[in-house]
Parts: sequence; structure tokens; C-alpha cells
Amino acid sequence: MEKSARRGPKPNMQMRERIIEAGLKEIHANGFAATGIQKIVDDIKVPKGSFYNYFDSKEAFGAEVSDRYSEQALARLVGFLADSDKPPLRRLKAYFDDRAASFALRGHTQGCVLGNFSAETVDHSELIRQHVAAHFSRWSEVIAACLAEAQRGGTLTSELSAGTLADFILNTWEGALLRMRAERSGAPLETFKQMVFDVLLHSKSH
Amino acid sequence: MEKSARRGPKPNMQMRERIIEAGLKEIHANGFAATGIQKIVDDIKVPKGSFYNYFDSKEAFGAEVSDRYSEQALARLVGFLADSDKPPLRRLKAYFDDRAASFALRGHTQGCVLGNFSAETVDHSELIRQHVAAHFSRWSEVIAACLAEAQRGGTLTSELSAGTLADFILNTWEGALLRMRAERSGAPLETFKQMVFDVLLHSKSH
DNA sequence: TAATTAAAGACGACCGGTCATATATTTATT
DNA sequence: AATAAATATATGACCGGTCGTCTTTAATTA
Repeated sequence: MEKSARRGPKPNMQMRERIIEAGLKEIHANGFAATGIQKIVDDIKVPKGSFYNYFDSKEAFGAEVSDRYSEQALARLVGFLADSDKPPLRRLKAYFDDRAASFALRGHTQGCVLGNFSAETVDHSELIRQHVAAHFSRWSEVIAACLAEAQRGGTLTSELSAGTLADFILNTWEGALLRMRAERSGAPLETFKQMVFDVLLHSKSH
Repeated sequence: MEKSARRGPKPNMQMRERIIEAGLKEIHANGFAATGIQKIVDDIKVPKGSFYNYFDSKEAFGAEVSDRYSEQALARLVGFLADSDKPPLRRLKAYFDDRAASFALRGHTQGCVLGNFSAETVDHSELIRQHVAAHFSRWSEVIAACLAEAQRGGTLTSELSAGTLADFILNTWEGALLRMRAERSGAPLETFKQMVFDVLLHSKSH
């Protein structure tokens, strides 16, 4: 049985992309509840009605926005961790240094979209909760792989599982971002790096 | 110079209290942006217009709600840390055990009001940001005093400053709460306790 | 009585979401 | 090949509801 080919105009994927990108920008800056569909479509000069040709609801759209954010962040993380010139813990530290510098440029605002969804939305949308949880898990896995490499290389003690360490580091980073925004200061990020890299992951060969 | 006595009806302080308590409950459950004034006053059968007799704006009200939450949380924290039967780190652990049990009863939802404000509101309200930052600092000071006592007692190494440790622990707790909500699981809180008490604050006398 | 406050509801703006209509593209029928 | 039918997107008006605020009225005291 062959499913019938679609009819009608080609779906304008470029428009779908533009809506997601505009939504990501607005939601990152203003939060999910405070961001209206109208504002998103106004940003890119698209009529409001078009939005619902591409997304079933604001909730479904939010889930896709979280997907997009996670993809971008994960790509950057993987980019840093793939730099095989450095030892694994150096690569991980370079990533957080890069993020800290980026947040400094933004005046220590906005934080992480997944963290924002976690605080604002996950209690009220099972769909978004599942997406956010899956993205966090994926990030953690990537960090855990880096830590496991350090353990195999002997620069990190193997007493603790790489997975547990990675989860803790990720959660701790999210908490540091919250405090960064409350204080409007990079100090919490510096404390994070000091505690994680100089104490928690303290190299035996140092 | 004597300031003139007030005129008009007696301010109904009981009503003010009731509005703050109702607002705290709603904002904790649904977030600041998603909580309407109407919902708050409906909860306690008060006409909407009355709200603005007691508060200049939703923003000013939010700042007071954060104050109330911080007072309550701080009172509980101080209560646990004042229990002089136990050594200081045990008292601190007992507090987090209590909070973890409380969040389990709520199905691992809602989290911390200050964390929620940090994610949702501090970028857009300098007033609320200053209140939240001050409350975090106060909490951190109380934890730092407990850690300093442990350092004086020799159960905690003094290599790191109690203040830096306290900030890190507080931020890390907030991050664990975010992850708890995303996963709807107490596991991040357990990881937090393991990492903080068994690794970071690892007692020399153990 | 004059001043000052709280009580209360009206208000305009905007929200997310829906719908009717118009237009564009593909398939089915001839 | 021509054309009708079917199905998709494009678009903005519109819905009930809620937003934060303001204005008016009633109450209380100097």
C-alpha cells in the first residue's frame, strides 16, 4: 500500500526555519510565557495566521524551539570536545571558558534556554518536559564521554562514574547560570570553574 | 518635625498578608509571568481593584513575594543549622535531606521561588533582581557560617574559603532543582548530596 | 467639612487560538 | 493535453479571556 503523495503548495521550510529562529531568540530573551506568537511573527514580518500552518500550538512550538537550542548548544560542545590537540579535561574547560566569555558579552543575562524551560514550563507541559529532559541527558552523555576518556588516560580518578560526574557538572553549571543572572556577574561562573576543575576533577598528575 | 498622622480607613494588614501568601502560592506553582493578579485575588475572594491599594505594581508585589519566600526558607535553614546536638556538616545535610523529602512529596515539581525568578524575571526587573540577589547572598552567608564552624572544628579542610564553598553549594543546589523538575525525579538531589557531602566537603576525620 | 485612604469595577490593550476566504500546487479524470 | 477536483498554504479578522492600570465611589478621621 502506497501512501498518496502530498498535494498543495510546497511547504515553505525556509519560513518554518525563520519562525523557529525568531521564536528561539524571543523565548531566550523574554521567557516562554512572556513571549507572544504575535511578537515572533512580527519580528520576521509574517502574518500571525501563518504560524499555525506550521505548528499545532504554542506548546508544540516551544518543544521545537528547545530542540533547536539543544542542537546548537550540543554542536558547540562537541566542537570543543573534538579538539584532539588538548587533553580531555582541557577541552571541557575550554568549552566553559568560551561560554563564560559569551555570557560576559551579554552582560550576564539570558542564561540557558533549557534551564529557563525547566524553571518556567516543565511543570505545566509534559511534552516540553520530555524534550528538555532528553536534551539534558544528551548533553550529559557527551560530557560523560569526555570524562571517561580522561579516566582512561589516567588524568582523572575513576572512583566516581563518569555519568554521575557529568550530570553533576551539568546541573551545577545550570545553577551557576541562575546565580549569574541574579547577581549580573560572572563570579558564579568563575567559582564553578574553580570548584569543578581544581577540586572535583582535580588531576592526580598535577 | 512631626509627620502628620494618617487619615482614612485603617489599612487592613491582614488583607495585605493574605494577598502576599496567595501570591506566593500561585507564583511558586505557575511562575511570575503566568500568574495573573485576578487569579491571586480570586483565591481569597478579594476584588481585583483592591490589589493596587496595597501594591504599586505587579513588579513591586513580586519583589515582596520573593522577600516572603526568602524569609520562610531562611527560617527553616536557620532552624536546622541551630540544632547544636549535631556537628555542623550533619546539620547542613539534615536540611538538604528535609528539602529533598519535601520535594518528593510534591512530585518533584515547583522548585525554588528565587531560582524561578532568576530564570524568568531578573533580566526584566532590576527591582526584583536586587531582591533576589540579596536573598541568595543572605542564604549563602548562613551556609558559610556553618561551614566556617566545621572548619574551626577541624571536620572540614580550610583550603577553600567558607564563603566560596557556600556560594558554590547554593548554586549547585539550585541547578539540581532545575534538573529535578525536568526529570521529575529525586535523582539529581541525591547526586547533589553525594557529591557535596561525600566528595566536596569530604571529612578528613572520616 | 476637608482630607485621605481603601473598595470596587470599568477599561483598553493584548493574549493564544480559530476560522473563513483566497491562492497555489498536485492528482485524477477525461 | 486539458481541466476539474483535491489539498495544501497564506492571511487577517475575530473570539473569549486575561492582562495591568486607572477612575470613581465609599468610608474614615483630622
